[in-house]
Amino acid sequence: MATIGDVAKAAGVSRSTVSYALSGKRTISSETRERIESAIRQLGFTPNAGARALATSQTKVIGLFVQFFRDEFSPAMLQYVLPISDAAREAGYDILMVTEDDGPRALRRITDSDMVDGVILLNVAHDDERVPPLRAARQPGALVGLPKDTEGLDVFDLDFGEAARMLVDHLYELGHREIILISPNEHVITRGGAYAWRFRDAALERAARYGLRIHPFYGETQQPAVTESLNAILDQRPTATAIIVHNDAMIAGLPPVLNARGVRVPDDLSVVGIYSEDFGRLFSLPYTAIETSPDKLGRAAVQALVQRMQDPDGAGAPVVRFIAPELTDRGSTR
Amino acid sequence: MATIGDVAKAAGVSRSTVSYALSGKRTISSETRERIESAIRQLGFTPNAGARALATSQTKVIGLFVQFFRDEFSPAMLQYVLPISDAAREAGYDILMVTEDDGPRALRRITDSDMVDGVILLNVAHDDERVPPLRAARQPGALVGLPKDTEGLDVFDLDFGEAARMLVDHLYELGHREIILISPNEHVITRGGAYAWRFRDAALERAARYGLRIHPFYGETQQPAVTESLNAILDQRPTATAIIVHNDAMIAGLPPVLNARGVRVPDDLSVVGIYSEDFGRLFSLPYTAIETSPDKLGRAAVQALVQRMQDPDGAGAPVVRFIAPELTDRGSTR
DNA sequence: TACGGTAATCGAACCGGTTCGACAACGCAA
DNA sequence: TTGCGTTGTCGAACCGGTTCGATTACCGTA
Repeated sequence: MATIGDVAKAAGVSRSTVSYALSGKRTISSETRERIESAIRQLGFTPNAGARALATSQTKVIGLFVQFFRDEFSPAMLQYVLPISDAAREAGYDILMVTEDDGPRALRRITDSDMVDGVILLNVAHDDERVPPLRAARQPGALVGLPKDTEGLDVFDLDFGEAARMLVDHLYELGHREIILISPNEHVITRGGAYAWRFRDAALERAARYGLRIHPFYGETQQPAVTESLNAILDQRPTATAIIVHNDAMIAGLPPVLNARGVRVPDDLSVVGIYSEDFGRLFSLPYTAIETSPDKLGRAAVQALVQRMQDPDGAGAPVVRFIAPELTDRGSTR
Repeated sequence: MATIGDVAKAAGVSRSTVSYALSGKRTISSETRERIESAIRQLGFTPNAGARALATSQTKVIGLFVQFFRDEFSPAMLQYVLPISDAAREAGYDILMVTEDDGPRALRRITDSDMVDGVILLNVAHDDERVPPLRAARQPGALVGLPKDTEGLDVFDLDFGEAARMLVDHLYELGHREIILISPNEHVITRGGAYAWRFRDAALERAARYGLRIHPFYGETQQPAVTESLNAILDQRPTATAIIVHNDAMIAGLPPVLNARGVRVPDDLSVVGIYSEDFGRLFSLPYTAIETSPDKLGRAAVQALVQRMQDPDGAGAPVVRFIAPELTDRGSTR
């Protein structure tokens, strides 16, 4: 492969001149620039990333740390990864995707060896073990998901509390007075997925305030447990007139269950959920729902991170930003 | 951050000695080694990846090029990505994931700048534009999916022809004489997803050989078109006793359609498909199917690539390997 | 005509590792 | 006592970029 030295020789100039022609950081005469450019084209020169990283202390790579749990629903993750990858590329960064089980170790390995300029953590838990080592790293970090201690990091998440209140309000206003609430799998909560109890607590609190009866359940994540669980819940609360589902697997499994039971939506039961548009399309879900906007969250994280990588000091204090939930009415309530 | 020079100073040795202690490429006395190791621990030294890459011409990173099409079913892709990421890590490599729309450009950018030691292409089309630039790259490449010209590259794919024959045989032996065949979306075929027509042609050929009637259709990829299309197909061929579905979206949409029509499986209709176990679990699909084994394919690609990266000459001629399809009987035929 | 300012370029140092050749110290055999 | 092979370590060069300070040529102005 051609090096900058080869280009310099071919163009009859010094290496530094080629570098300046490339970066534009000093003025270069147009004749020289043309000679250099033609040499570059002829030799097919592309700067070596490692050498550039060494010289500039910049890799132009973002580390994306993804965590997959057996008790969560995996296809949803892709909806965060793709927009992040796209947004990063638009800003001139590539994505080093790390899926290692031992998150903290992987994080240290990558940041200590300076493989990346910044880090995005996906699916952050309340007590996420990756957060302390990220805070200790030289590189800035952005999180998708809310940990208990956000100091020093930009954090982005859906406002799950507000989402829950919107759904309860929606049902209450329609006259419902007895509601089923299905949360994520119990493991998710004990493990610390904060979104689970933020949503749940807010829903319960709001329901209590209105004096309406609400029956909380935990859902399953895999078939056939999902179907069994849904049937058990519906059997146990036959008088409920509405159901709020905050669980991807459970809501994806709901249509056939209701169908088999002869329950019509919304005539017999009002159904609301919280999931992304793409997810709903994937499973043909016809329910009114809060849009979780994984693309917005991912892009916001990239944007904040890029700013901080490019101007570590000028970027201001870290932010915790909750994006506002939006209700998409698909006519599954009345 | 501590450099190798800082470690050398702290241990009272030269930089090269530290390097040799780290790599073990020359003998180092045990006292010196201990001094060095303690210095490393105290200073928290981790070698700089860029500098190491520059010196060794090795990045220990694999470029993973993923292509998403609107007319394909996205969640399936994750099933390839995760095992590849895991296998790479086990072999000491990290994953640079590239999802850029302009695949050929991205490929050149990454390989020319020496950001990776090798490349894996996912979802390779018959006439994939990424293949020529990959062949021209310095780095070795492995493909998942069969292009028309495989020269110089390791290629891994499911034996779709054999898969189709197995399914036709299976149905024929059970006595079926009129079969519906649903292929991927027509766009997939015209765009060049070779697996689509490899499966289709083999199925038609086999059916012809047995003299059984087979009705080929193209499927849809998004609701509500999927449901409409399924209904139209079933309306059009009411006398068919079996159906072969080679289309993720169509088979995921099949259960509710059959249910709504009151068609019982396998009593009224025998159903077979071709999809991965994980995919089937995700959508609770109860059908006898050929397992597509994305994990096996991904891991095989990584393995071959690693070998070729570590011993470019000794790895022998490139291979095209078809993995043997396996039928999982879930009792949806009779 | 001397002088200061600007434009264009060069050379050298540096980033942080790895690796090659040299060399000192030592034990052992001739 | 000389010579040789081993072991352990060092210094220097190198990988391929970027960047700083210096230098030259040229311009307009005093």
